[in-house]
Amino acid sequence: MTTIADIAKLAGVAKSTVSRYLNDGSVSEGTKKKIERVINETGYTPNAFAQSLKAKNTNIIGTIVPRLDSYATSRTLIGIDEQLKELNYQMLISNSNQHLETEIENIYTLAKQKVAGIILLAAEITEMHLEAFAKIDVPVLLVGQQHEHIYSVIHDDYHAAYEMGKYILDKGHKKIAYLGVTEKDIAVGVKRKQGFKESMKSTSDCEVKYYETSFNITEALEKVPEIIDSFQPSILVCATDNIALGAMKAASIKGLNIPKDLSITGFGGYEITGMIHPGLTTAKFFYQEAGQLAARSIVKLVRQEELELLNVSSFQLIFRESVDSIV
Amino acid sequence: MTTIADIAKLAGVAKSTVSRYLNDGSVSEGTKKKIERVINETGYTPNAFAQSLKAKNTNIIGTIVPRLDSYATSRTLIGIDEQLKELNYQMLISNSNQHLETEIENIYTLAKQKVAGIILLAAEITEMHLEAFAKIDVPVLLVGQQHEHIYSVIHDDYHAAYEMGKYILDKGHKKIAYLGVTEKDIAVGVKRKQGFKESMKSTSDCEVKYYETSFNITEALEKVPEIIDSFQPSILVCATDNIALGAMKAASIKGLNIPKDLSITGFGGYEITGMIHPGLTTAKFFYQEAGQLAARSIVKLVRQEELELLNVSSFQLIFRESVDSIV
DNA sequence: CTGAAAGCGCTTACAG
DNA sequence: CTGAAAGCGCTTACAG
Repeated sequence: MTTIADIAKLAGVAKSTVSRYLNDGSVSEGTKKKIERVINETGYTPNAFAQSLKAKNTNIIGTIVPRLDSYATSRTLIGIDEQLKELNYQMLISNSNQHLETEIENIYTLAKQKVAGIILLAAEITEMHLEAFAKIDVPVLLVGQQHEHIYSVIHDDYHAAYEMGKYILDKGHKKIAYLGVTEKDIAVGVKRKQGFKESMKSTSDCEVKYYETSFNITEALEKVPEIIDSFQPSILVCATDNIALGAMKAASIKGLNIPKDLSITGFGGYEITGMIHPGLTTAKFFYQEAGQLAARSIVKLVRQEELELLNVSSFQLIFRESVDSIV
Repeated sequence: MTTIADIAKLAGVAKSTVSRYLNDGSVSEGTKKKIERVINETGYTPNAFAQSLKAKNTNIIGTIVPRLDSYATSRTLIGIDEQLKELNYQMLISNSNQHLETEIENIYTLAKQKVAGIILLAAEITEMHLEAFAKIDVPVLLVGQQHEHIYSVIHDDYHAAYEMGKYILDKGHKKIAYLGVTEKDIAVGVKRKQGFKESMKSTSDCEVKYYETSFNITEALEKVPEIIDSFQPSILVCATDNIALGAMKAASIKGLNIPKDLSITGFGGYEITGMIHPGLTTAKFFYQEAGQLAARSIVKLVRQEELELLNVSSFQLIFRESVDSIV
C-alpha cells in the first residue's frame, strides 16, 4: 500500500505539497507534473480513513429507507446513487425495516459516522425525528414527505390526485369509492385525498365515499369486497398501486370484470401496473428523477448553498384499460 | 465530541487502558467499573475512522448488486443486512447498474475502502472478475452463481426446475414450451434448463421445445406470441417470474384464457405472482434466507473459519391457478 | 494490570 | 510556491 509519504519521496517533495496537490492545488506547474506522474505510476489513492480522521467529515451521504423491497424506494435509491456519484459523493444505505425506533437510531448512527448529509425517505415525522435532527450537526433532507421546518423533495401528490379525479369525472363515473390510507402519512394519506376531494367539488351529482386501508396488499384484498357489496361503486380510486393491485385481485376473485363491472385506478406508476391485464390506470411519479433531485439538494445543503424548503417532483397520468367510460 | 483522551482523564487512567477496556479487556475489575461509568455518562463511542486507520480494516461488508430495482436483490439485501447487524458488521451496498465494468470497478473500490469482505450478487463471472478477486486481499462470496474456485451461496435451481418439470408432467401436459435465458447465466440459463430437461427424460410421448429470451419483461411480451402461434404448446414454462408475467400479458392480449387455453409457470416466487389473477404457479426461492446465509458465510470467511465452497439455499413449489390439468 | 510513547496516513496553520 | 511540525483519535508493542 503506497502512502502519501511514498509519493512525496518518489516525487522529491514534502508530504504537505502532495496533500496540497490533492486538495486545493496551489502547487507550481513543475511539481504538479512530477507528483502527477508518480501518482499515476503507483496508482496511489489516499486512505479515506486518514482523510476523514482529519477532515472530521466525509463525502458520504447517508440514506435512510423504511424498507428495501419497494419499487418506489429502489427507484429513488438508483436516482440518488447516480447523481451522488456524479457529484463525487458516496451513498450509504441504512434500512430501518419499517421500525420507527430503528429509524431514529439510524439517524444518530449515521451522524456518528460523520456522514456529510442525510437523506430520509420518510413516512412520518415525529417529535423524535425533530429532536434527532436538532441534535446532530448534519444537514437532513426529507424525500416523499414535507415538513414546515425541514428541507424536502416531494412528489406532487395533491395535483396528481386532482387530475386523477378530473379524469374519472370526465369518464362519467358517479359512484366513486376512494380507498386511502392513514392521515399520519401526510403525502399519501392527506395530500392525495385533498387533491382528489378538490376535484370532486366541480360536480354535484356524484356520490363519493372515502375508505381507509393500510399499505398492505393483503389488507386491501380483504377490505375491497365489503366496499363493493355495500356501496357498489362504478370505480375504486386507490391511494397506491399496491392497494389497486389488491383491489383488482379481489374483484377478479369475485368474478367481476375490470373495467366493465368495476373500474380501478392507482397511484405510483409501478412497472408492474403495465404488465398485468388489464393495465392499470395510474398516476406515475418519477422516483428516479426525484432521487436525483434529492441528491443534488442534499449536496447543496452540505455546501451551504441556497435551497428551497420544499422541492416538488412532477407526475404523469397513465391511461390504461382499467377505467371504463360510462355513457 | 468526546474522545478516548477525555474518557481517560475523567476515569483517571491512561488512554491505553481505556483502549484495552474497549478491546481485549485485560483490565482490572476496579478500573473497568470506573471506565464503564464514565463512558455511560458521556455517551462516548470510539471514532470509527481512527480505529480503521490503525486496524487497517473495518467491520464493513461490501455488497455489490447488479441492480437495485429487483425483487430478488431487495429481499437478498434485507437478509444480508439483518444477519450482518446481528454479527456486528455493517453492510455497504454498491450498485453496478448492470454494467460489467462498473461491477469490476466496484470490487476494487470496496477493497480500497478496506471492507472486511465482499458479497457479490453475481450474474456472470468473467476473467476480469477472477483477476480482481486475486488482486485484492479481501474474501469474496458469490450469491446466485457458483464457480469452481470461489465460495458461493446459490439457489437450488436444478432441483427446482426438476420438480417443476415433474409437476407439469403429472398435470398431463404433452406439448411443452420452455422459455429460458442465455447460458452465460449458469444459474438461470444452464441449471434451470438442465433440471427441467432431466425431468423430461422420464417421459417419451412429450413434445418439448426450448426457446430463449432476455430477462426483460418487454422482450418476453414480444416473443411469446410467435411461440404460441408456431408451436401451440399447452404450457409455457418460463425461466423467471418476470418472463412469465410478460407471457401472461401476451396471452391475455391474444385473448387466450389462462390456464384454459395456455398454462404458464415461472421461477422466483415474487410476491406479485400471488397478487395477479390468475395466480402464477412458480418455484419460490428464499432470497432473504439466502441473504442471511450469505452474511453468515462471508463473516466465516473473514474470520478465517471453515466454509463449504458451495452452499445451497432451498426452494418450494407454489401451486396456483395458472396451470391447468389436462385429462 | 497499567502507562508512556510511537505510529497509522493524512491535513493544516505557520514560516520562509 | 514549499517544507517542517503538530495533531486528528485511536491501537499496540514495550516496560514496569
